[in-house]
Amino acid sequence: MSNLSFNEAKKAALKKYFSRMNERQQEAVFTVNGPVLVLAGAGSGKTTVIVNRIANMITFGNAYNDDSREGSSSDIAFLTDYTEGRTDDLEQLRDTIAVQPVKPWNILAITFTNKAANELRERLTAMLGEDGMNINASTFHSACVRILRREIEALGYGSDFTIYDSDDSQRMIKSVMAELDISEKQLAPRAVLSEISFAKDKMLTPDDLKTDAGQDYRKKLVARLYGVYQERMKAANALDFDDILCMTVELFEKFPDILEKYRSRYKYIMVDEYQDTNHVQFRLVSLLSAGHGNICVVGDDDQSIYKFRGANIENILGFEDQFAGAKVIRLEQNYRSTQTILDAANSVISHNSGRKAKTLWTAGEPGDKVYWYKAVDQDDEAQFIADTINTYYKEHGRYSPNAVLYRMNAQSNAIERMLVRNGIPYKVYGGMRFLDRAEVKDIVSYLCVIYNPSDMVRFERIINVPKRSIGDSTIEVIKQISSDLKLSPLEVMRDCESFAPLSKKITALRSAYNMFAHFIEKSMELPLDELFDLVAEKSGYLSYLDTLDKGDVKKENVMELRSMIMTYMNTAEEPTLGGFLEEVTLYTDADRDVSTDDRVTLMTVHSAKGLEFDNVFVAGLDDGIFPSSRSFDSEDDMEEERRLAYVAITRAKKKLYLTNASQRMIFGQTQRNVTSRFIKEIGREMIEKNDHAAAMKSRMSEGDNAVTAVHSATLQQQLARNKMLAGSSAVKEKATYSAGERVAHNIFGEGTVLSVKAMANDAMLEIAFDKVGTKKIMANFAKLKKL
DNA sequence: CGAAATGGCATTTTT
DNA sequence: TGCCATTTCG
Repeated sequence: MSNLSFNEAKKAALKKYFSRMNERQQEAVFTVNGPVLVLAGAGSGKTTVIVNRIANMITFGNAYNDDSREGSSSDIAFLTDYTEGRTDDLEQLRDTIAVQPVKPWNILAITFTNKAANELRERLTAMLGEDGMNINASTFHSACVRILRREIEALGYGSDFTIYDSDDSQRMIKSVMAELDISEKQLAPRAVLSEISFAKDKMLTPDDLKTDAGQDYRKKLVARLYGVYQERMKAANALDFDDILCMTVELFEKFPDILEKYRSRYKYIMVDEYQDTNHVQFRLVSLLSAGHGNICVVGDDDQSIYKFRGANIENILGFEDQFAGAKVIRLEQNYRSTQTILDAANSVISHNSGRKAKTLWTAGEPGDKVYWYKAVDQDDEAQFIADTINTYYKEHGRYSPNAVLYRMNAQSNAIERMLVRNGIPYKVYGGMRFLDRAEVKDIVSYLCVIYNPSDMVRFERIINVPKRSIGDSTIEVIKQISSDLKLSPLEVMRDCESFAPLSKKITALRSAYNMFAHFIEKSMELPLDELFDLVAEKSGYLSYLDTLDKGDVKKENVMELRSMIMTYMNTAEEPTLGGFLEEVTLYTDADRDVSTDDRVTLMTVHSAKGLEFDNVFVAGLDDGIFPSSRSFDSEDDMEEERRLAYVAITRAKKKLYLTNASQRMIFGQTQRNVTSRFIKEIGREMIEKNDHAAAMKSRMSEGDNAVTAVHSATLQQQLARNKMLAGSSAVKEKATYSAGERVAHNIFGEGTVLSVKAMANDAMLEIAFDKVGTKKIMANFAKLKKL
């Protein structure tokens, strides 16, 4: 009797402790043991659930569901006091109810991106302090690298292996193709890489691929390339991104004792964004959790949008079959958007068949209707977006709550230009990443060769940058000797006198070798930043940059890399060259973008996943653009496009604008598209439509009178603006600008003109503003003043 | 060997 | 249309 009330009091106290969560979320938090699938709809507080679930495991263990513990009547009294808010003694609460609390280091929480991992780590530390820091929250790749650094020697690789990114892998496959005399026209390197990647995901060896190929010439060729590629990778002691995952799986499958070690270490596994996992990742997670079965995956099948890079939606759809006895918890309450936006999202996604049905709802307001603007062309579309943002800015004084999302990066151009014309500050996300810049990769490559002289791809990249009279033919010879005699390229250079084909290049090779030998020697004693300076200077790279266009910008990037080294030295427990290089190859700079200034955000729908904005414009909703025409002949691909639309819609908190254009210029060609089926899949009652294309048409045929009031207002604006623009360029003498000139912009402030590019009736200026960085601006439309 | 010119080609992106 | 990669020329 008293035990029954103890259990009830215990549950009530726990619910009180986690009272900021709703019922469903609490259920996910309290389900500690066994397989759990949390289907977390967009904006349903997914990360909060993960963090609180871990907090619950560490603090209370399985207290909520495990009734083995007994309590005295004073315990019950305490719990009642706690539940009713008369005490908040957490210490005592824990002592009274905890059942086998989990040790932080027994938890492995896996995410996809470093950004997500960092965020998780931060929130865990904020909530749990010291314990939070002891939880292994990392990405699939970094978790696997950590394991491989300890264990990979079992597979015959050195533990100080190098990691090749996609660019490096591409160079490697190209070099292999050249070696085997296979023309890149016959077989695209990209295609070969993608097939190798596919094979690795399925854990197929080159031999497996060869067997599968049968008499298919092309497939046999790919299998052969795969084999040589893998050999060269091993010789360079390098792993590509796929290797990191599948070699970990291979290790676990071949060496049960190693697997056992990690199984008993990671007794509780959590995986975020489970809908994005591929086959190897599934296998990894299955292996690790097979013993104890404590696996909790969180995801949303409706937001699976990465099939093209290997994500297998079947992993989440089939979770209950693969993990017997799995508990499924649906989080459908949304804390982000208005009900109308959610209705629109539900309405679109309901047209998909392969899904775990979910219906998002909110306790909040119904909100405004979804606004649909049907534009004449991409400029009209962009104009509408700019106008609407300007109106918003006049009312609220801020740009940053606005985001423009599109299907392809190519769409951003028209929008950018219009925003510039209207003096609206913006930031485009997803361009060239910092670590992908040539000058940064070059310096990193120097460091890679110093760290691992067998690193052929990086060696090839920089041995003649700056020019050292070591050209392609010489490099070919070095590669040949290096692979025949199993020597590193540096060793070949050292012994160049003994190789006849190199006899003409002895001076050049010797001096390059001495340079690297010096670097390698110094790398043993110098701290990283000094090594960096030595390499940048003595390699001649910095002075080489001086000779280049935009050399100062590139130098800045190199210095930025240097500051990354400094940061690394200050944060790493034990800074090493290898450690830094790993960070550089494995960690992106997604969280470097902490621009807090007030700008409109422009990005693809893919990159918007996980983000939210008050006002969202989804541009280019034409059949053929979004959904992409490439998805027309496959129902599966179309469903993925629809999920993408669902992601786009659910980014909006307050207002959702959908736009399409009846005529659109893309890739230099004008195409006519019908309205996206996704707009049609939203019930008409949720939409406020503004058919500007039709209005323009009827104006042309019937004159201004026929246009309704709403339309005419927009039209008047448009006409007025057109007049103004026409007037300004006709009347005002066209100012000409030249590089180096100082100018002032009424929004961006003062700056220096970097370049001038003539364009139809106008000029595109690239201006380095003192405060806001470099921008591209149309000379006639920007309100520029010469200084 | 290095600089200019041509031609092909172009969802989506993380590690 | 605009970028890049490779070719082609000096």
